[in-house]
Amino acid sequence: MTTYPPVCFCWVSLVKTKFRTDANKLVPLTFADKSPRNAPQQVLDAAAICFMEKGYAGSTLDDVARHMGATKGRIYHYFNSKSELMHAVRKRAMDINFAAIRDGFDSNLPPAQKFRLMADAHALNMMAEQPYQRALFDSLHTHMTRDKAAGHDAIMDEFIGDRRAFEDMFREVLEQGKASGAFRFKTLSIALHTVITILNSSIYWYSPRPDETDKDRRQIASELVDMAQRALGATTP
Amino acid sequence: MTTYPPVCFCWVSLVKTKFRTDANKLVPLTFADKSPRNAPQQVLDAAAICFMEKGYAGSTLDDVARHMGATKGRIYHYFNSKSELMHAVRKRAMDINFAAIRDGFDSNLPPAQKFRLMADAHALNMMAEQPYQRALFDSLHTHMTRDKAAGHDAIMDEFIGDRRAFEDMFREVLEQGKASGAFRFKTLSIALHTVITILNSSIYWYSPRPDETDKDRRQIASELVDMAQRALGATTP
Amino acid sequence: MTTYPPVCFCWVSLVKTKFRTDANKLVPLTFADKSPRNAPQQVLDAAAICFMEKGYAGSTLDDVARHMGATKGRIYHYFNSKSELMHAVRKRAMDINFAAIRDGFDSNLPPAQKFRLMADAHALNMMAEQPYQRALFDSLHTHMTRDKAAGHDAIMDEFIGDRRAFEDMFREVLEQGKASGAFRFKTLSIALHTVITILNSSIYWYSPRPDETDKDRRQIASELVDMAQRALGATTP
Amino acid sequence: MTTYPPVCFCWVSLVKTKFRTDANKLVPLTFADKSPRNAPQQVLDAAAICFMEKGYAGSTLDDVARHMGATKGRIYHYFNSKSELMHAVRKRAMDINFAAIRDGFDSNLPPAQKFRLMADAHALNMMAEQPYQRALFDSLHTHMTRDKAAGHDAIMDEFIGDRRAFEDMFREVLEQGKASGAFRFKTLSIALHTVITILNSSIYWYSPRPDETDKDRRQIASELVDMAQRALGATTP
DNA sequence: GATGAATGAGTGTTCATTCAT
DNA sequence: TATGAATGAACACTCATTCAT
Repeated sequence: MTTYPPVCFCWVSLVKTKFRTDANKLVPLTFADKSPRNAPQQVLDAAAICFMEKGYAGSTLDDVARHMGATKGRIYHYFNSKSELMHAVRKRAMDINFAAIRDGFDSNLPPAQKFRLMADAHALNMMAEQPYQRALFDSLHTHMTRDKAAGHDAIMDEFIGDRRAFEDMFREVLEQGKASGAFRFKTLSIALHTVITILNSSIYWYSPRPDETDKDRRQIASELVDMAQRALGATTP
Repeated sequence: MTTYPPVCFCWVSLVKTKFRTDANKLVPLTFADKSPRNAPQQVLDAAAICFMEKGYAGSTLDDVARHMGATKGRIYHYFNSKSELMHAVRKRAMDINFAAIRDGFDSNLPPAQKFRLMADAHALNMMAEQPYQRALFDSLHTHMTRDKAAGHDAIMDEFIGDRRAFEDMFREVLEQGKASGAFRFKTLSIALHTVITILNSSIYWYSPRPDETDKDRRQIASELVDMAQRALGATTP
Repeated sequence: MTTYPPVCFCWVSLVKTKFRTDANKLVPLTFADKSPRNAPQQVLDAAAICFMEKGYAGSTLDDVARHMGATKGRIYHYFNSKSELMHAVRKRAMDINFAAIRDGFDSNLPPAQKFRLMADAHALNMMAEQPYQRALFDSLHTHMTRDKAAGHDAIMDEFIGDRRAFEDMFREVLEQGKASGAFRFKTLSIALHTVITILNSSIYWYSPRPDETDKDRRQIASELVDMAQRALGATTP
Repeated sequence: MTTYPPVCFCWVSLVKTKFRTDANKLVPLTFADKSPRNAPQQVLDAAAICFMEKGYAGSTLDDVARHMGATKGRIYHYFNSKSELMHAVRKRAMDINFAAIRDGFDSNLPPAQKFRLMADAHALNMMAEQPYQRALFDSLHTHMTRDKAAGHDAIMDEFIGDRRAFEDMFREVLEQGKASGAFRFKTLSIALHTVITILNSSIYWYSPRPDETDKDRRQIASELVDMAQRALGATTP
């Protein structure tokens, strides 16, 4: 029998992670590479965590700065505004997402196996980069209306285009799988979103633990992929 | 062949609903029952829509008031604070959720059929009450730290307990189904969250259309429930 | 013999007026009409004085608020931003300026007398509305580059157009005067600006005194107009 | 007939000079003498231009640095603070002003001719050193209250004394001219300020042109001096 | 001599909340 | 009941200044 310690029983329960901001006493993030060259990365990491925890609107730049053990000035030295910081977080999340499924997508395997590779990589990625993914997801579903900076819409459009491109990689595999008889779902768009939703789901309940191993994560990912495949009506599980 | 117009191709794309706030010119919500008795309900509806669109922290009480074609005074007449308003929205969403699956849960059907009834009702409910459900979901995953009102934690705890109770209704059915051989999933908690996630998923991509019928929604729900059942490894689809 | 007490001997000396902001202890402006209807006017008056004293960039909205014995909120209740407040001050100054010379300009007198009427009214106006005129003048010669609000340039263009229209009223009289032989200046544009400069000059050295009478101001104005007329080479002084 | 291209028709219009800061793309000042010995002078020149364009409070040290094609470090290498930089600009402007009228004042000519010499030199000086003069003028009429550096008031007092001394040189000539019958003005202080205002006026509307010659400037100056003399009621023009 | 990084005090702006009417 | 005015705390953002290199 397998146990899954890292699963917290929540669709609901507030996620309590080691990242949690406790307004006053806080252990700043620590980085192996503290060189200035790495500074913008540190800012992004801190921002991603804050945005995950409180959302974009609910996060203060002071919160982010406190996460770094620094002051707002450091943030503004690298990013011109809060929204630009958000864009950078979003961009990095997207880049990571593409990179994760690239290899699987480029493989010459039949649709079912190709899907498994991509889905597994994506599911693992969601856990490995939870803060960035939460921030990304949040920003996708929220209008940030106060953001009137010139070019904001253009940036969002480009970003939505990227998103679409990402989905299309899965869409293509699903179509091929249906054509080859490997999958038996009904409506493509619904199946697509359902599958991605399953693979994404851990960002809302996964919580890393001190004693956790890579194997634990792999097992969770594997189980999610199993369910996704079954949901698609995969003929050979 | 069936077509599903209301599905928008997004995990990603910003949801464009008829509710969208357009900062300046805005068609206030209209209610059949404009009696004072109904007033608090109007406030809740407007709040739910705003919270859905911009999140709790991103919404202004002026936004909410504007949605009603009124000013903040009306809100404060019925709710003592912004967070109390959020609590009320949350509570209503929870009440609706319980009511929706009640009948299915109380039926004496075998687990698979019982699940189908509950799941279908829940999936339809997500579409019917999208603003409330989005607001609920959002508040579940976001710390609202600035909310220092006394008793806030107690309220949240009670609310989290409710949430757990809701999940437990599905959990029970899943356990019974596994015991009876109707379902063949691996880890209960993961299967539970995955299934709920599937049923919830439409809140992020569903967008009602002018010419949409109830039948359209029922078909979407049905397809989602199909996938959920398959994901559970249902033996008799 | 006439004495001119209100004249302070400065091109240079910092103007010390009863308006001076003394950061901490300050007598707020008092208004005969304290009705809310008059509130925006009070804000404008306070702003004009602050802008006169410290310039636009050097004035804090807290300064302005302190002048009113209020807080920034009051300002933002009536004006959306600091720059919009400045625009309002500017507009009011311009309106006053036009109103002041209107009657003289519309009269059917010969150029020299018409000029005298207009110039006298303008010179008196400069003293009566010193804060507004200083704020106006300052804003004319300073780029407020940080002001990126949409439409800023359009507003400034309109305003510059108004300014031009104001000058043109004097320009017309000067041209007519030259044609009729009443004036004997050389270059129109230089004469025009010189004359307006003379009439404006008091905004930088005039300082009202407690015991001052209208007659005092009229004498100053009269003397300035005399010099302006002579500068124009008026044939009949 | 003479034309005066460099005159722009403004009491009002925003001055558009070759100096204008265009936030991003900017041609830094160029100096014939780029030796370190000349460095402080470059800083002063850049500062004068910025202060002219945006005022002291509205100018950033980054603006000044950008004008030099350098960073703030260079400024701080030569000046201890922003206000010290302003003082230096002011001082240089004053020194130039004294130097300009010195010869005329020391001459042994009768009052009218002596005035003409001084006035002409001053008027030319205003055009030649427009940025310094604008910065000076601005600082004379603006309280820079945030400037709490110790000794600030002492410095300003000394500076105001200098200003007074400068005015007194003209005052003396005017008095002598009135006594001798060469001038026929009414009140000394008003005449004095009016005349200086006339001579200064070009700093707000003069704008150098590429094809401009020294002769052009001399004509403008001459015309201004003519008007000043007539304003004084000079008996022999 | 000069730079880039970082800071902290301040400044414009927002917004939940109160209150007189 | 509902509104408009007003407040104050908090927040995004700026900028003079310092400092290690």
